[in-house]
Amino acid sequence: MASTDNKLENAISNLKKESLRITEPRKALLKLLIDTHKPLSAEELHEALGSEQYDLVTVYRNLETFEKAGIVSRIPTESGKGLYEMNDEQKHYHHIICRHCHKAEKLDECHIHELEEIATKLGFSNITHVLELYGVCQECR
Amino acid sequence: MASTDNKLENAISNLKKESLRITEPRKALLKLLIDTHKPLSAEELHEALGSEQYDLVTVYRNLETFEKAGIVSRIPTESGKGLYEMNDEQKHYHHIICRHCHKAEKLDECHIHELEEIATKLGFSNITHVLELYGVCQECR
DNA sequence: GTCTATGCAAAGCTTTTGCACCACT
DNA sequence: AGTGGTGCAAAAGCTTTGCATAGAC
Repeated sequence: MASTDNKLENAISNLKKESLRITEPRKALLKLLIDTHKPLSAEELHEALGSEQYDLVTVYRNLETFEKAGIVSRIPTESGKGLYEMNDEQKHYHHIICRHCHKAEKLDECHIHELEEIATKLGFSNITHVLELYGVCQECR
Repeated sequence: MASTDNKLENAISNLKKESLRITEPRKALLKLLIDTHKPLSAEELHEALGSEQYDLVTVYRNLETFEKAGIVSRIPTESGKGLYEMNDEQKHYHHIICRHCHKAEKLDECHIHELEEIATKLGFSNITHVLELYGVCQECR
């Protein structure tokens, strides 16, 4: 299992590959994303960084940048608010996410492939899917 | 297969069951939802009703009312915007939705049950799920 | 007549954009 | 030095709320 530092180095080298600059806010945000083991909103990330440290806009812009670079993914929620988390290499999975605290567990199985095939036969291309379960975790009940 | 009128009567009797009033905007919105065979945003529904006819706020409020009454469901999309469509009785399904025109096809298979069981074992309750596929339909390509 | 639904205006919340300045490379 | 990132301010987009009036029952 890769340490926090390894993951950070890895993410940083991804940025370099795309000629993106390594700045203080980016390092701080990546480190936070790596250390936090649940999806967080831009606002939550901003707060966790110490709200006055960096601008919320910078957090949004960097999350977008990271997403395009394949470093993080954005999870759209029931409410429309986005949650962000580090991408776990190639692995494809989904979550069960607590509506209250955003605690999340990963769910390995994904049987969406068959559905994607059906969608392809229906004439759709560029297919992606959103699959997330929502519930209330034990602590929040 | 139930006719438009039957479906409308059915929806109206659902409203009555909940002591909700049968108003012009509600009838028009229900009729539109029944006749339109793809999920639409509040804004799109408002426009389709003739933007000046009823207020957009009324559309929002009634969609929320209908959702609580189990008459329509709200589909959260990748972008966070919500789409609405009539509930198809007890049947559970998902969609493949065109990112551009919102054309949608229903997908019958749903293997989420296993995932919900896993989530339950993880201590989550009140579990719901969001599963939608997104793509670009033939016409929009 | 009562109480709910509507319209209008305004605010709320998340996210995006413009622009001047700063700093990574 | 040059390009790309940041902060601040402002706007944009979708949705919700407050309040007085109109309308369903």
